[in-house]
Amino acid sequence: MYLRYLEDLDTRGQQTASSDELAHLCGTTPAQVRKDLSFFGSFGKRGLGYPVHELTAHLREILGLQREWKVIIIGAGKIGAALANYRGFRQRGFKVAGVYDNDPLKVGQPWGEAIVRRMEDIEADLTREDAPIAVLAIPAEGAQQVVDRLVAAGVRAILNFAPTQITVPPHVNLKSVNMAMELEGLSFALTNPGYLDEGVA
Amino acid sequence: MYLRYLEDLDTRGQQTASSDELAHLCGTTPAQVRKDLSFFGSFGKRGLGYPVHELTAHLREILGLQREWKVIIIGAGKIGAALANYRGFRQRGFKVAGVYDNDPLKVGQPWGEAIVRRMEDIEADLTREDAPIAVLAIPAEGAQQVVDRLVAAGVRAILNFAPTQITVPPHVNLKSVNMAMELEGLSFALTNPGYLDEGVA
DNA sequence: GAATGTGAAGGCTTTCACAGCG
DNA sequence: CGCTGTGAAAGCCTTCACATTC
Repeated sequence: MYLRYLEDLDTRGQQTASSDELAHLCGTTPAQVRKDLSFFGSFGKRGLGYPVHELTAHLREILGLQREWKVIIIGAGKIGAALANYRGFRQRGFKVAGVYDNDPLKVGQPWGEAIVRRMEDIEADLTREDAPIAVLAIPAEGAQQVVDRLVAAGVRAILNFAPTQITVPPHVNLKSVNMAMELEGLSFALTNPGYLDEGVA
Repeated sequence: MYLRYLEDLDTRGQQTASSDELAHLCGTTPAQVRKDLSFFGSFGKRGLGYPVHELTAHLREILGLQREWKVIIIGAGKIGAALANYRGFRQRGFKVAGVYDNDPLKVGQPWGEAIVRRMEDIEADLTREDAPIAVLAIPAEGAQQVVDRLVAAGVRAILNFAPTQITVPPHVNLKSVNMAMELEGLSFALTNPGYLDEGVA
């Protein structure tokens, strides 16, 4: 999050930014900003603030964004397309190395710069050119099964959009995004005003 | 999350579920399950577990899912389409009441059961038929401006997919999902093994 | 004077452990 | 006997406040 706003400031040519300024941009508190950044080092100058350009570079390195990450997308549907369309995706070094689908109608079709491939090809493709990150954009049914295959094939990180609980071994990183659950959270907040903090977020 | 798995169990005809079982399904701990549920009441029976069907109904009520929620989607792109396509979306009582876009090429085109409308129509449409939930699926530029208009028009909850920080007044509920940031989190985890817990999630 | 870096305090969440009930 | 509900303990994260540095 800090990186996003620091990049903006850097583009605009701003030299330094205080924890106060960053906090306002990110919707946090100055103390939080300082604690967060201090976890990785002492980047600021007392009396001045943080050097924007330098800190940007530091954060990019910490996040591992200097290199290019190859990403395979499982499920040639709308979610995968949304990700691939998103400028920031490629801009930040994520490159779609392949798209896979079970639907024979979709297999072979062009999809951005790639061509949709058969689900069965995953294993073979991954031995040839390994893609450590996979985006799972398929229905809940069978998602775990696909994940098991991905893990066996050497995938080390998975971004899951399937609305179901996924289990992976300890060496694999998993993040899940569940859009329906987000909406249900809003339904709850609207139904029970006062239970939750409202406001800036 | 509990609701999702309880519904599954209910469909399969299971009568009761222990906190142990729910914890395994959801990837939590039994104590967590009990604390969470106890916040809303005493739904379980000691020695037996929780009555699946009854608890399902309770949770639906707590979440405010008995009624139908009208949702407007801002931005007739891939993300909105992915949401509208998703079965669970409608199944859980969320109904797309309108889709809006700035692009003249998209305005007037059919979009699911709706027709894409002009962004300028939002205010007029909302006075006629108010939609308390809005999904923001547009680029970061101008997102805050659109949000301000939505809020002024009476929208009370916003699900934001624009990759930028949004501010709303205290009476409006906001949730943000940032796909690029999720991937960057995976990049971090792959780059710095050991900083984060890995494994089941 | 201005703003960071950081121990200490405070607050929140999770886990423990067990009494109590079916 | 099995499993919930829940105070108490432990752990984690945020906020405070101030010495420190530029």
